[in-house]
Amino acid sequence: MNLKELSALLGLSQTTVSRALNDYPEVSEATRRRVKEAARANNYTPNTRAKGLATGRSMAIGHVIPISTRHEIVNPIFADFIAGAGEIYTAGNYDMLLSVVPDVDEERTYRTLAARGSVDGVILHGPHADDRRIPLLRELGLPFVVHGRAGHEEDSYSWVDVNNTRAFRRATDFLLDLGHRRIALVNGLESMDFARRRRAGYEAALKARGITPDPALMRSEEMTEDYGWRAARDMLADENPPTAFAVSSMLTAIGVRRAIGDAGLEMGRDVSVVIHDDVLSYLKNGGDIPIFTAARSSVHEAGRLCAEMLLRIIAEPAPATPRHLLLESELVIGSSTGPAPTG
Amino acid sequence: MNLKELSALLGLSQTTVSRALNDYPEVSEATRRRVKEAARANNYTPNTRAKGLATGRSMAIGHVIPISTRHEIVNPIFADFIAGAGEIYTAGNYDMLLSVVPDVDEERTYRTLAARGSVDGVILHGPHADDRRIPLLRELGLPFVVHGRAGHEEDSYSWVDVNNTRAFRRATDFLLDLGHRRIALVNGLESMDFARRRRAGYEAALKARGITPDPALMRSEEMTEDYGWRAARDMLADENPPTAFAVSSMLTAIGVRRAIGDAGLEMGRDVSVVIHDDVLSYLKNGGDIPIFTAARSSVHEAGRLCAEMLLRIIAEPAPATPRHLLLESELVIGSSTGPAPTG
DNA sequence: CCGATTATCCAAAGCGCTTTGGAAATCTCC
DNA sequence: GGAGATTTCCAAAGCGCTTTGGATAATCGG
Repeated sequence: MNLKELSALLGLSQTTVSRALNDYPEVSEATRRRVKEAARANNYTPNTRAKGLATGRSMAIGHVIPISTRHEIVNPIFADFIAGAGEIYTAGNYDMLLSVVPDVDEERTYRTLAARGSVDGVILHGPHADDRRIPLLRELGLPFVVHGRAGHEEDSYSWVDVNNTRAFRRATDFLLDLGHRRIALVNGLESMDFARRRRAGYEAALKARGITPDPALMRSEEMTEDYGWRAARDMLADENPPTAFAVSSMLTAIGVRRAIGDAGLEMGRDVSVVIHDDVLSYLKNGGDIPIFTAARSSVHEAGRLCAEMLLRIIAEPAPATPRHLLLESELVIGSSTGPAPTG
Repeated sequence: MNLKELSALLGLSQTTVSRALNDYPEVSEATRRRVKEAARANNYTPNTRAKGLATGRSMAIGHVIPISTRHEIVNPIFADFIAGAGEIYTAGNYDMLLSVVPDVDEERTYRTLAARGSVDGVILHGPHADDRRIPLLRELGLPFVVHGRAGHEEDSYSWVDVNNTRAFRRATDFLLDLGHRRIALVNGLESMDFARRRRAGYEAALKARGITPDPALMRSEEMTEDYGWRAARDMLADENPPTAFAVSSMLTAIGVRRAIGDAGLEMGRDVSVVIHDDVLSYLKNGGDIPIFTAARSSVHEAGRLCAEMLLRIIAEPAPATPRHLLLESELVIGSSTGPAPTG
């Protein structure tokens, strides 16, 4: 069923039917009701492509998911982020277009997306410290929101980010307050902006207590379980092992916990662990009592907020000033932390 | 830059330019080269919507991701599956359209997808034992491939599935060979087809050795870490605890391991664990030596295969006979299994 | 060198929708 | 009752592409 058929059926012109359906005022209430009723009855929905062609809008938002060619890893937070964003798109009658591309092809993907006009805007994932995609998107004139920030010129584009620096500052402070002095940082890839900020928070906390950060206690890698295990195993085997770990993701922390167990130690008693918890739906941080003491910030919620911000930007008539949203994480105390062992 | 502008620039008609770009034979090689060169130089890419409108195809594949309203969970295998499928779509010049919807709205979503003509086909995720979406899609005339199977009429639609029954039959046999007699099943939701098959394999193995499956040793839930922990904790606290667990996912098994540790036991010595491993990119089963003994089958690969099958079906002129692909998982021996403790 | 192929290109219609610029019908008010 | 305002509807153009049905130019056999 298309517009032509529907209007023939109703004995009205396509114009009137279209206007009735799109709530234009030039049509009487009686006609509008009759048209809408017929549309529902005949299961009529306007063809997306035709509508898009006529309006010049695609009613779709693009997400480009880069596959790291070196690591072949899909970021596990991705599913929950998408779920959050997807809710907003569905509510706003937008589609979500996903492109899974090797990270080296990303630039080309954005160019094609813009040239084809297949999306009205994009969400930028996983910004690097100085991300080339940001100037590219600006050049392409494609509205976008960054999930996270790049190091420079934060004011010149729109973003939604967690206060990573403060989160790790607080987490580290918490460990310091418990008497820990040798605190390890099991960080994400420090080519990523969020990881740099977390390290900055970690180092600031140490320095504020007169402790010089020890490079032997810092790791930076893609945040897998295996990485957490290796990092913790190696550091614990050291002659001067850490008594606490600040870990960038729950998954990595599960590996850290495994290494602690393998070393015959007990988490929360012999070794403390604080983590950043993205509140992934399939990886809840325990039930009533959290397993891990954590700086908690929902990535699902971040997805919603990014999507909302982007749709708002697209709806604006003129390209207005960039929007920013800095989310604060919440520190929850679990059973993975305790006073530093004495002696 | 659009077709009109490009052809004006070249002094050719739109027809010729279009034909040159789409490799029609009615245009000379010299002209074709000239046109393609100009297209590249001017960064011309045909508008998706216009092309779709003219050809009647959308060059997009839909994935409907249901959010369980009861559990609010996104299946963690999803990211890797999508990544696999996405590779194929990108290579075949298809887009991927994602709809994240509450499971109760799924039917409506498929109807709209079909009415709007926004996709040329869909992948059906997580089929239930008797899935209503399959007849719906057939009714809508939308080409589709099921990732998994529904209980009935397997021959009447196309699917890609793992041999779940055999996988759990073998895994359970492996435990039985090690002398285990009280083997627990920590299964996924048994409203899902895959979970039913896994249970069938598990029970068949037990029965073949004259063991009656004990309902007290069987659990069925959404496969989270927390669930694994609760299930194992409860069963281990029983007066007649299991000596081994067959677990439906790695994430759940991580919870099982946690419970084993909490109970003061050691995995692989006191309690054995076999799992189904989907080879998620961010959740590798250890390095050289697998942590868990596992029936392994890559969901990333399954994504690729589903996508390939669907594109092939779409490319077919007439709706041909359904295609099927039954993948066998590989049993890998890790350090989570050992002989049943005696006495 | 001429009619018949063949190679090369083009004008225009059409995909399903929105939207501009009226026209016809109804209403308003003196 | 009729000029003007208002309501209600419509024909047709246009969005950017593909494709049908020619037209024109180049090539060929005899």
